[in-house]
Amino acid sequence: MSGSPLSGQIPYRFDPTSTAAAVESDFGGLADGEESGAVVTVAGRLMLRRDQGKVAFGNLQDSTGRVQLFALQRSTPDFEDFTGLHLGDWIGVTGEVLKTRRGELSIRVDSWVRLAEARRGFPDKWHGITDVDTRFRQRYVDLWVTDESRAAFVARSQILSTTRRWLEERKFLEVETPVFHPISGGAMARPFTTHHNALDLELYLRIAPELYLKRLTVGGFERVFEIARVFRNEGLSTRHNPEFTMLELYQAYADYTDIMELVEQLVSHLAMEVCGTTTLEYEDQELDLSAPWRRATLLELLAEHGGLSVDLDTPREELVRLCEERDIPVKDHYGPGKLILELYEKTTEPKLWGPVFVTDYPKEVSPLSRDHRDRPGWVERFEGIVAGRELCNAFTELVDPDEQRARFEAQEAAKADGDAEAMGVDEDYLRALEYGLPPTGGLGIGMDRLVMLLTGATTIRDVILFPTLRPEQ
RNA sequence: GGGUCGCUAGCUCAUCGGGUAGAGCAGGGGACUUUUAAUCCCAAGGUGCCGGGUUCGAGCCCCGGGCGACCCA
Repeated sequence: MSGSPLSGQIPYRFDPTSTAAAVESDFGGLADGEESGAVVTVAGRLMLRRDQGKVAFGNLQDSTGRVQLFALQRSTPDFEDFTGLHLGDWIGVTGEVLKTRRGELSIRVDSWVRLAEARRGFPDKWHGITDVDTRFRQRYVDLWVTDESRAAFVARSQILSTTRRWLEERKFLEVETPVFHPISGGAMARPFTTHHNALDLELYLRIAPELYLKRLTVGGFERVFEIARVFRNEGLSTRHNPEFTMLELYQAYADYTDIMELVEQLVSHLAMEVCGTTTLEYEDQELDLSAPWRRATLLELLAEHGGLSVDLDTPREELVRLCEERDIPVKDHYGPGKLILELYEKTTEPKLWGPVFVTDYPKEVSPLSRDHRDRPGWVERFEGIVAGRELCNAFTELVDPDEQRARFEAQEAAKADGDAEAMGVDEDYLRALEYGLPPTGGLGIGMDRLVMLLTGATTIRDVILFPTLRPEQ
């Protein structure tokens, strides 16, 4: 590292021996003014500098944190070039670790090299970026300037890897299924469409991996999961991004009560790993994620929070009247199940904080769930509501091919009635069921919302590195 | 889709009863041997989101559009 670092070539490689965090943990105990005798090499961005004539201080930031640099004219090579560095420049520094008289742990700059030039100025060193739109568009700047932003993405990575490990320990196999679907299915959502030229084929981007994963259960993979990027052609909001990440898993021989246990254990485990506790604060409200979570049926909750005692045998005119009183738009093809779900979503769901498993949904609105073992007209399905948001959706899977065909046909009819979110008939999936799907429990968790929960983020854009935005200009 | 607010220097923000824009930081020059958003001095930096209108004169008032934030449906 000789010559003039500013005019010299940028090196092709560099070998740091330590990091800001390691320096702090290894040498934090030095006394004020004490020199450690130990030499380290670190690399990162120069984020602050305080020139002081014949000495200069700088703050170097790397992926682990910040450490102060201490340069002296008499011992730092190319001292004038060092004080000419721009804020944001990447540099590599080698020197002895010491603590200044004022007690700041520092690396004395005994040699240094510039690793990259920041031609564009960094945002105000005190205020950072305040325009959230700029934060999303220039995430590469945001990650340096906004500590919470970097922390959220580190947490996201930790949540995904911990989830994988936890599932693998329970003998789940991670698989990858197609993103291109010839038939859109597995959820109720409007898909994106695309076209394959060689096959001259219209394809849909998946809205859920569900139907492929259950084919694998038919194929003998008894426990499978996929962390799937899915695509839904819907609006943007603080809780919605057109592409997002869903964990889906299927467990043979299990029913939805097994899945409830799995969810409460997985989520409380993740909270312990990421937050160190299962008692969180979210939006100034307390949230206790420790298992077990409350379980209550949709109808019980509708009575409790909505003050409505209705059921599938309530006369349709009565349900329609209750909807209209609450400004819920009613369509002609809505049956009692759909009307009850609408009433629940309008009157009850907003009042739930959770965690709570809302169990047993109307068959009419659940085309892939198995009939409830005791309650005709209902299915064995639940949603997990946590911090007032729908976190997951799960059911005892429908295994009967004839019943599945009837449900698909009802969906097809709804689609013909103008329901753009309805599914189509998937003949190959029916064929798979005809080969035999064992009793199976399935689950989908919105991983972005889970990350929001565990990082305290209030908008999904804070947990997606490059959220969908309108193009600039 | 509706409402409210915002858009001024690279970044963060000012200004005014309509009279042609100002500061901090960054960037440039200089001073300073232990700073912590270091400090001090000097110089430079602007198509005030875009397009119309009113006016002798518009960043400011009016109309239309764009982009964003928040709230509501």
